[in-house]
Amino acid sequence: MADKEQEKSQIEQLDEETLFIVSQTFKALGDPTRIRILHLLAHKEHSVNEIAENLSLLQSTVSHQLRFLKNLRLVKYRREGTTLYYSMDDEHVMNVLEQTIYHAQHH
Amino acid sequence: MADKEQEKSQIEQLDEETLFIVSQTFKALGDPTRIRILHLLAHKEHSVNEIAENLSLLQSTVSHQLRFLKNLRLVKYRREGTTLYYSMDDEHVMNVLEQTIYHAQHH
DNA sequence: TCAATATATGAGTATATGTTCATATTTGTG
DNA sequence: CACAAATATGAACATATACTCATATATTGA
Repeated sequence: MADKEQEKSQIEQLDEETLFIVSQTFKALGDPTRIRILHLLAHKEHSVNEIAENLSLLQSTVSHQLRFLKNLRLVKYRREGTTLYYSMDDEHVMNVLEQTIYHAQHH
Repeated sequence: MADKEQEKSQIEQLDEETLFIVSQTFKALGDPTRIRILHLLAHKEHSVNEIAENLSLLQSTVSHQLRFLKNLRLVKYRREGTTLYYSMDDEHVMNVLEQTIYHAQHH
């Protein structure tokens, strides 16, 4: 049937937008530095300097990666004086990440 | 306490191997071509040529990407004459992918 | 307003990645 | 064994990515 054909093609064929969103999301999780940052933020918020010190990264590196993650709305921040506290902003993605970390650690 | 410190650091700090596995896995899912291939294989096995035709890709491109996915054990194949039928080989990763596609499509 | 602190940004560089083209390899068949 | 069909492979190229350095911006307090 025509309906069945159409339904099937909607399931199998991915539209450009979906493809873009999904690939961008996984690209964000595909870099060790960003994984470490997100994993750190999984527990609680941290300032940029805290993240840099905790992970032994340059402040600039952290800031660049946070901008990347912020553009994808995976993190957000709140200001306190000159300090910006970053925290996670996408529960689904964080679940996927933590789930995959767990999976990798348990062989 | 020392135990608590150690426990905490084990949770927060990711060892090199875990970091490598997780980032490799997400890198695999971070490319539109590989997403399309895996999504096609989510339903049923396909030969290399079938994949190429179905997705309008060069045979060489598909073959290169399948090698990539095979190295990470995300796909496997069975032979039938000169034809190789590829199928998925990692349920966890396929779940993560399909789940994220669904999430992206439902805005 | 000046100095100090925290963070952001842009340019430059080195490396990684994905695709294409040409060709090699493998398997089955007459 | 020669040929065809299916797939794999390597080199070359263009682009994307991540990091570093230097510097800019923003906020606070004296």
